[in-house]
Parts: sequence; structure tokens; C-alpha cells
Amino acid sequence: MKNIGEHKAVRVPKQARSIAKKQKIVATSYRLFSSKGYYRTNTAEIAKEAGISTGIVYSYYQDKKQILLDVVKYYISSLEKRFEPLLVSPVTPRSLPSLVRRFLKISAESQTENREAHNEFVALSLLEEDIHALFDDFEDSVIAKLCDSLKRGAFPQENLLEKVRLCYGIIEQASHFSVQRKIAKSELPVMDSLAEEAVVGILGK
Amino acid sequence: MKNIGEHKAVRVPKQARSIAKKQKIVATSYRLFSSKGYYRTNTAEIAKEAGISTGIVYSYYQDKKQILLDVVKYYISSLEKRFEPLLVSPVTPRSLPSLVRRFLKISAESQTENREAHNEFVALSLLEEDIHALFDDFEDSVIAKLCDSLKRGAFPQENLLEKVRLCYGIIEQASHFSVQRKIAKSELPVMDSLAEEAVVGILGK
Amino acid sequence: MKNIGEHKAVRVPKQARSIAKKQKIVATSYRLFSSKGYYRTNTAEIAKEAGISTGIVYSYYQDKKQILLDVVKYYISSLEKRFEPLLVSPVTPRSLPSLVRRFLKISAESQTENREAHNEFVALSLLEEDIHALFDDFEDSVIAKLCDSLKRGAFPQENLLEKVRLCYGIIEQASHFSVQRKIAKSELPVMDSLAEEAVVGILGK
Amino acid sequence: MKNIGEHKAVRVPKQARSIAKKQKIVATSYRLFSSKGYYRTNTAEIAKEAGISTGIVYSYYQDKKQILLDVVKYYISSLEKRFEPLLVSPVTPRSLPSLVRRFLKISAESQTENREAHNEFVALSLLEEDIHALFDDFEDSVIAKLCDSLKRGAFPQENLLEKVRLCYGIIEQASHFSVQRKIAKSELPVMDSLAEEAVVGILGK
DNA sequence: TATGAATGAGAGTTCATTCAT
DNA sequence: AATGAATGAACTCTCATTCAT
Repeated sequence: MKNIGEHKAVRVPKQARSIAKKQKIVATSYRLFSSKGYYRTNTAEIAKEAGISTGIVYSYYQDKKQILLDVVKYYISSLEKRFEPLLVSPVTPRSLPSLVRRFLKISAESQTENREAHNEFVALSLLEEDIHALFDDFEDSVIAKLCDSLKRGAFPQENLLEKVRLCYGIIEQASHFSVQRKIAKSELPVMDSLAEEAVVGILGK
Repeated sequence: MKNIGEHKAVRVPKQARSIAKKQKIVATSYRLFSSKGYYRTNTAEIAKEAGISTGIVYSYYQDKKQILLDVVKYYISSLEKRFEPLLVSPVTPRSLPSLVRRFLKISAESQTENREAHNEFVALSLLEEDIHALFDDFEDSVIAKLCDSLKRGAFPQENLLEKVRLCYGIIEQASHFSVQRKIAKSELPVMDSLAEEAVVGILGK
Repeated sequence: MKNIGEHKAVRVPKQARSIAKKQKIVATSYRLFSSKGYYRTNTAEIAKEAGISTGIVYSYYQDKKQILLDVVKYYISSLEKRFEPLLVSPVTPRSLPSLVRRFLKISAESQTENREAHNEFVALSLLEEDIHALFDDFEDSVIAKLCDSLKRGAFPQENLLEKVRLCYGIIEQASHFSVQRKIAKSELPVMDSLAEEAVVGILGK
Repeated sequence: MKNIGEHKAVRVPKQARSIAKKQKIVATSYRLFSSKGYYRTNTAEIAKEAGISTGIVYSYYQDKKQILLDVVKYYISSLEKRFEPLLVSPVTPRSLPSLVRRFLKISAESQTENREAHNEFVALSLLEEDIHALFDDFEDSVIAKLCDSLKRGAFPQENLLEKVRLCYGIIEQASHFSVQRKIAKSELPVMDSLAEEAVVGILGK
């Protein structure tokens, strides 16, 4: 009864209607996972909220975990869209401070707008290996692009990768404060300035 | 299922034997939550591993969540013990670099030794408000103590709290790399040096 | 679910294409039922393997059970073809031993070649009344023909039907050993000889 | 989520009450499997009919299949009890016919009284390897004991095992007719006589 | 005729929690 | 105080069958 070693056929939607339905599942799941959490959302609820039957969910996805993976991919792709504009042009020492500012702003915005989603998915990435891998890939790609921009902008290349990793972490931390912490709003510019100076200091060396 | 507004009598253990039993529950749960995860550990298993009955667990704890809270408190208190030595003496500009190094070292050690616990509890702190509050309190207290040490060591006091918060975050990030990332081991000293310089730079201003 | 008393229109195929399609369903189901078992084969799989849609299956068959009935009929008709040559000519006391041998051989062959099908359908005949009836009819017809052959070959007619039934059972048993049992291959001729002697003894009286 | 490689603790009941409950599950399942069939009986029904909750079933049995195995063991042990008296004393050529008669009688009785159970479990033994193994063991043990009785009764020992196997099969067939077949009741003694003669003939050689 | 997406009841199983002893 | 058997709602996933196109 266990169907070991046998693969269940999962529909790969090609027609517009099928694609729309799969997106509907992802969008609904994204909303539910964000608001209630992955573990507290059941498949029946996903189906009901998406306006479909439980059965059909399983013709698009092998199991609940696969839905989660798609939801996280969807979330990450929305992050990619947000950050993309910051990753295309070369960075010069003169333009760096402004880049850092924009990074901080977008990072904070993104975390604020999707606060619950952000928390949920970052948490899941710590609990589930394959989710972690998705975030790792995203981070690696952003960092690689930043390295590239910096190289083209004639920044010192010694230990560049490590520097960028650390700076990326600093920006995440700083924007994290903006969002999660109960810091007085008036203090946020201070934090941003500190982060900016730190980043400029690290990369400029 | 949650009996909101209705209080169940939960024993507050005062006798040595009772206290020992409660500690046994916490220690066992800590081990199981670390290795299998909170959601994948059931109460029957906790009781069995602790050598007690399932029923008795519920005379010490209202529900599973309360056990988790105690486990996290236990984890945090172990963190406190680790970091305490770093938080007692004043910090001078001369001793700062060494403090940062020790912080990085202990932070990395702690994350490595309890890697699974660390991931699990950080994840849960993102998923559950009350767990989050516990970590927040811990962080606030560490940061407050650091501020104090720095004040006594005659560091510039302007925006000190924000500076320390950011530095704390930088150190967490840097030690995080040591542990989670697949960075080449040879690169770790580089990361540590960068973090040290950044912290010294921020606090020295 | 069974819509008792309500008739659904089921196509009775008359055009060549329709007949071919129905045969395709039966042949595919036969293969799947044999290898995976009836309960473990679902209609979607039958349709897919047969190269048709799931919907069309239900225009040829009222439900899954009806497919099974057709598959069993198909299996039985293949048995009929195998045994037919043994059932046409009169049997004399002299030719009886050779007939028994041929029976044993064909019976064993048939069980071996379709071992999985054999087991599956015999099992289902014990579980489902209507399948049982199909096998009963087949057996009755074989036995009737054997009686006829024996009558024409001047065997004693007293209790002939019972005798033949028993002999038929003996042959089934003996060939069953050849196939299912882990008897040493060297012992199989012994079993066949014993069966042969028993049959000759019974019928000759 | 799949708990691969982890064994679930299944209670091994030692106290009287626990044993009674496990027997209750087996007895209820035996009844339901016999009347409705294994595949058509669900665990909720077993629990309900046994007057217990669904959950507790799974603290006695790992899964539904394990219940079936116990039910079949229970059935086989009832067969053993029935046949035991026939397997203890030596058989002489003089006592053989009476032994065969008693065998036929008990075999027919057993199949009649538990007709549905018999069909169901024999069918399942064809569908499931591990059920098959249980029946094989039973059959082997009966046949071994019969061989022993015959040896002690000075029967010719050449090919004794094969002879006994075939005779055992003949008796099964003959009693099968009594039960399943729509033979006229008046014809049953004929069948029994034929079987008796055949067995005596085979073993006497 | 034919498709295959869609349905939804029902399956086996788990587990936080309770309660008779 | 302590046990661990018992509960039963809730879970994920399956599949015979239907139906809009």
C-alpha cells in the first residue's frame, strides 16, 4: 500500500487555465502560510480558500511540502524583483552610500510589507533543509552580483566576497531593527547612518 | 482545545523531588527539540525519555507550549552563562578588539555546539510571539550590559545604544557564517577580522 | 455511490474502432491487475496506459468492477483456448494417462506463465461472488466436456461427474505444487506420477 | 514527516486488561473481515464495533495490516485446534480410512462454519505474501505431523512427503466441494468415498 | 465522441490532552 | 502524587466517478 519507489503523476500545467489554477494555489497558500503559519494551515483550508477541491490540489502538487517550496520560490522571486534594480549598474565609491541607503530602504520595506511572510519563511528555512537551500541560492546570487558591481566600480578586490557577505548581513540586521524592534522611530535614521558608515568603511579598505 | 479563560491547576513544585522532575522534563525536551524539532517531538516521547508518565507532565505544564517556553528559558540561561564573563568589566578602547574576538569566539562556539538547538529555537522565535519575547529580553539585557561596560570605559556616548545593537548584530552575523555557511575554513579569520574592524570603527567614533 | 436501481447508459460498441478501444481497456487492465493487483490499480492508470481518457472508460464500463469482470472473462477465454485441444476427442483407458499428463503440463504452464494473474484472479473469485460465478461456469464446462469424452471412451459411468470433479481438483492441486510451492524441482515428476495414478485409479473403477 | 527508519512504540500488553482488549480487537476484526472483507473494513469501524476509540487501536497495532496478520494467526490457531486430535496417534493401514473420513468431516465443518472467513483469508493469502507464509507454515506443520504418524504406522516411506501433500490437497478439494459447490447434498457421500479411496490408494502403494 | 480537470467522501494514522485507577 | 491507557478530532492524501468543454 505504500507505493514505494513509484512516482505519482503530477500535472505539469501548460494551458492557461491550469497555470492560473496553480498560481491560485500558490497565492492562497502564501496568504495562509503568512497569516497562520505553514504547520497550522491544512490542505483542506488551502483548497477551500482557493475555491477548489482538496483532490485537485494533489494533481498539481505531490504533497503539502511541495506547495511550500513553490510558495517560498514565489516569495523569493518577489524579493528578486525588488532588489534587481540595485544590482545592475557598477558601483563607484561615490555612489556606494546611496546604494546602501536604497538597499536599506528596500530591505526594510520588503520586510515590513510582508512581515508575517518574512518571519514564517525565514523560520522555515531554519527548520527545513530544502527551504534553506532556496534562500541560500538567492543570497548567493545577490552577493555575487554585488561583487561584480563593485569590481566594475574599481573597489579593492582583496577578500571582496567576505566583505560583501558581511555588509549584506549588516544591512539585513539594520533593516531588521527597523521592522521587528520596538526602537523609537526617531532612532531609525541613526541606525541607517551607522550601517551605511560601517559598510562604506568595510568596502573602502 | 485551548480552554481559554479557564485555569487548570498546575503544580508549582517546591519539594526537591518535584523540582528535579521538572528539570528532567526540560532537559529531555531540550534534547529532543534540538535533535528532532519541536513539532516532530510528541509528549509521549518526552515522558518516556524522561522516565515519567505522560500524565504527570500535565501536572507540571499546562500544555506542550509551556514546556517549550521553559526549554527556551533554559537555553537562554545557558547563553547567559557563556556571555556573562564578557559583560562584567569595563571596556577600554585598548581592550575592545580583544573583547570582540572573545565575543566572536564564544558566539561561534555556542552556535556550533548547539547548532541544532540554535536553529530550532531561533526559528521558533520567529514563529511564536512569546518565544520571541524571551530572546528579545535576553538580547536587551546583553546590550544594556555592554552599553554599561562601554560607558565605564569612556567610549563616546552618542547614540551608544544603536551602535551597540548594530555591533551585536554584526557579531551574530559573523559567527553565523562560521557555523552555517559553507565558507572555506581558511576564510573564517578574514571574516572575523572584518567584523572586528567594523565594530571597532563603529564604537570608536 | 452505487446508484442502485438507476441505469446509466453504457455504450455497447459495434463499430470496429469502439470494439478495439474496449479490448484495449481490457488488455491494459489485465496487465495492470496481474502485476499490481486489482485494488492497487486505479482507473486513471488504466486509462493512461491504454492511451485514452478516464472519462471514456466510463462510457464503456459502468464502474471499475465491470472492467474486472471483463478482464476475468478474457483470462478465462485464454484458459479455454489452452484446454480446448484436450477436450475434443474421446478418451480411452489407454489414452487416459497421456491425457492426464498433458493436462498437468498445460495447467502448470498456464499457472506459471500467468502466475500473477492466476493468483490475483483466483483470490478475487473468493472475494467477489460474480467473479466466482465466472470461474464456476468455466470449470463446469470443462468438466462436462471431460465427462462427455470419457463416456464416449467407454469409461464406467457410475458417479462419473463426481469422479471427474475430483480428478480435476487433483490435477489443479498437483500443478499448483509445481508452481507455487518451493518443492525441489526433482520432486515434480514424482508428484505428477502420483497424480496420474490417482486419476487413473479413480476413473478406472 | 515520514518517520523513515523510526519505529513506533507498540504496546506489548502484559496485563490482563490489555490482553483482553487486544483480543477484543482481533475478535472484532475477525468478524468484520469475514463478513465485509478486509479491504472494505476500515479502522474506525473496527474501533467502534470493539467499543474503543480509533486511537487506541494504534497503540496495539502498528497498522491495519498487522491486525490482519493477528486475525489470520487467530484463524489458523483455531484450525490447529480442530485438526490436532487427528495428528497425534500413529496411523495403520486399517485405521487410515477412518482417519481420512474424520479429516474430510472436520475440514468440511471448518470451512462451513467459517465459510466467509475461510474464503477471505485464503484469498488474502494469495494477495499478500506474509499472509501466504502463515498458511504455508500451518500446512507444512500438518503435513509433517501426518508423515510422522504414517511412518510410525509402518506405511511405505518412498516419496512419502509428496504423497501426503497430494492427499492433503485431495481432501481439501473434496471438502471444498461440500462447502462451496452447489452439488446435491445426496452426492456428497459419493465424493467423500472417492476421496477416501484415492487417498488410501496413494498412501498404500 | 472524447477529454482530463475536478470532485469530495473516505481512508489510515497521529497526538495533545484527559481521566479512571 | 502518579500512571499510562484511552480519547477523538484533525491531519494528509487517494481515487472512483462526474461533467464542463
